[in-house]
Amino acid sequence: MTTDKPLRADAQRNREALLAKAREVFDAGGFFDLRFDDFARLAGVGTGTLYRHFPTREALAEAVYHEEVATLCDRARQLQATLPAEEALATFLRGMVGHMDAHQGLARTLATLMATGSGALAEGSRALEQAVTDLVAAAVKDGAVRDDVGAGAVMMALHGIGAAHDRTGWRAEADGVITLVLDGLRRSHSGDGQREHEQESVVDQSGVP
Amino acid sequence: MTTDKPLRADAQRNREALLAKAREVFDAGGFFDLRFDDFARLAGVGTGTLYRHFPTREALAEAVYHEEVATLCDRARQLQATLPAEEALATFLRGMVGHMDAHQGLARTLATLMATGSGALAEGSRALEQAVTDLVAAAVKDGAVRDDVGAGAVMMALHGIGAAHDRTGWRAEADGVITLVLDGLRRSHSGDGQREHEQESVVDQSGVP
DNA sequence: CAAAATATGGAGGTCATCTCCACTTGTCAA
DNA sequence: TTGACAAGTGGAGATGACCTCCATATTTTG
Repeated sequence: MTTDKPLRADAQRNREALLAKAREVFDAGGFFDLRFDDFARLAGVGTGTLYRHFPTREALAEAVYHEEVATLCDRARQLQATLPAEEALATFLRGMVGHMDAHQGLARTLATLMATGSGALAEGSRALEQAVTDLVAAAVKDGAVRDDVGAGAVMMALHGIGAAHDRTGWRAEADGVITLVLDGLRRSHSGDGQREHEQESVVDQSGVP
Repeated sequence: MTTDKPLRADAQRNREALLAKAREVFDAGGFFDLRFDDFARLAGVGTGTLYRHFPTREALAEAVYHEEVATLCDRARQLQATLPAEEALATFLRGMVGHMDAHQGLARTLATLMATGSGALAEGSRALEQAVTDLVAAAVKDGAVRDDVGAGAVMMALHGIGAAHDRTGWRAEADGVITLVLDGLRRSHSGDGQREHEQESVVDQSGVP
């Protein structure tokens, strides 16, 4: 898997150029306003070459996303190794927001791709999710965090933060979400019986037909 | 504004047919896989007619979204009038999840449109956000909910829930997010000093260049 | 009922996407 | 080094979705 067939020298060079340009365009946020053909020109290769390396827009995005996620995962592991579990989780989540803030164009692009449901990003997402899952699991084992809400919920919240990145006051609101998640995760306050499974069997209680 | 010029009888009929079909296709989730021209056929009108009534895909979506949001807002007001503030908020949020669950195709479609940043949905979103803002404000006034995290954060979380609707175990995770948000919002536990503004000045603490 | 106003629909123009293949570049054995 | 085979290139052009335009049809009004 991830079969690494030795790439020819020029092919390697072109691929690199494509990726570099892609990262650039991503960060600028213009990924979807740009004709795909023009993108090839921009990177200094022919359309054919572009399409051979990355058959679709999504494939290209996936490639960029991969590095991004790898870096993030490294950071997660590093935090987990050097900090108490709860603090590691908190720091990681706060860091994610900071990172998105510093790379808004990229955040927006990725969010769009996710929502578009391309599914090509699923693999990369899984890696990121695994990292979050580990952080949460460690915090649960420490007894610092409740065990009745999974890491998936945290992922959803992060997803929401990324997807909404164009709101005015994004940064403050994003920090707010993290605060809510973190406080919400903290082991339950005075054990009052707010049961979150009470609506298990209700399908649509909204009154809308 | 929203100038309502009397529409000719057949025009009205066609418009209705278009909207009806749109709702149907939305719910089925196939809104983006369908050629826009074919959609006209499907609704039994010519392409020209479709484009006159709804100049773009987004315009059509906006129309459907509008009704949806109106219903939701009504419900919010109704809850606010009949329940204690905190309970009204909780019930509304839980209800949102139930509603999305019952209309997954629609939820997915809307999430996609939001992320696509069309902006056409901004108006409808604002209405929904206003409703949430009111619910939160009431709960804050009651002293049941913290005042240092705005309603925008709640919107982001909802956004994430909608956007991620294709995850396996969506329902459980969505309920989890709501639980976190609700517990996180609850007036602060023992006043321990977890300050959520501490990273105000940090731009990128993720260590990624 | 006739004329004026309003709406229809689908044929065809426009433009982004992607394919295909004649040609260039890199690799390797002798 | 050289020649020959493999691997890669790039851009012209086919494809097909989106949208416009206008001759025709329907509604409304005087």
